[in-house]
Amino acid sequence: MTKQRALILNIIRSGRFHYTADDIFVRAREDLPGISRATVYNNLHAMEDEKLIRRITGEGGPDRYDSSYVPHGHLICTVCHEISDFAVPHFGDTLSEVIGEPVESYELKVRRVCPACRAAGAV
Amino acid sequence: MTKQRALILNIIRSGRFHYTADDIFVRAREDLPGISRATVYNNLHAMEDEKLIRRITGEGGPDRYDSSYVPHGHLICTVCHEISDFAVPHFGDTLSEVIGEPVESYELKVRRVCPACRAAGAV
DNA sequence: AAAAAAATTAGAAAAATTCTAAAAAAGCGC
DNA sequence: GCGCTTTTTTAGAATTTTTCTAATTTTTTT
Repeated sequence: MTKQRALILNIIRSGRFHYTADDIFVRAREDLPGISRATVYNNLHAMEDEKLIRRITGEGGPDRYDSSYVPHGHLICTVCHEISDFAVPHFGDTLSEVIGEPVESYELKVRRVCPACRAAGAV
Repeated sequence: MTKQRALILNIIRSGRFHYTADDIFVRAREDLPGISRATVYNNLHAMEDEKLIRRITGEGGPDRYDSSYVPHGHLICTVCHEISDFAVPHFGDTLSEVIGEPVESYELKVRRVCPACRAAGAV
């Protein structure tokens, strides 16, 4: 594990948010000023392949990364666009049954207005 | 409804596939050689807002468009990347119950190896 | 038919990601 | 630790996808 990869993984795991590759690049440069964008992308892809992290394909925006590969759903606020997690236990098994084939992975994105935005009267 | 929009909608509805904006642009030029890329994007966005079509945010690749706004899941082959549909009746209601909030829409993408690729011995 | 509004066009621009070739770092057998 | 091989990183160009802009065309309204 190179120091670049360790740093990238640490950034993803330390925050409560789902960062974009650029967020991670900017943040990583604080610790390793010479780090290159390509390194960030290389490592994100490699760690995604190793199932260390999970990519969340955005809503028009750039992809974001999740510190957990454990399958779960993402709640996306249609007002402020914040992404949060929610658990869907055994959903993978249910899916395999429904489609009748082994499932490699799944992504479940649910759009709704988050409690904060609703409280703020956005809807 | 302009002739450009009618053509774009027709392309999306006529095929069995989920096309990218560029696929649609190339195909539309066969009938309307002067059509512009911007027109394709404008109309796709407008029709998405009107809930005439649905955008499928890709797997690294460009967005694709679905002729139906009715909620359903997408099966994505991890080998050939083809996208097909599958029904998940009442899933929206189930989701609302699980998260305890009204759901605007959802997107469920399931990755697995499609029957054709599996038969071809890709796995 | 004239005026106003909306949609389209061409191409520039922006945003996100990938590619490339050279340099640096890491791992390995001794 | 030393040389050799492999892997990773770097910098920046290139590519891909999407958005923006200003001028023109088309459509709608009056």
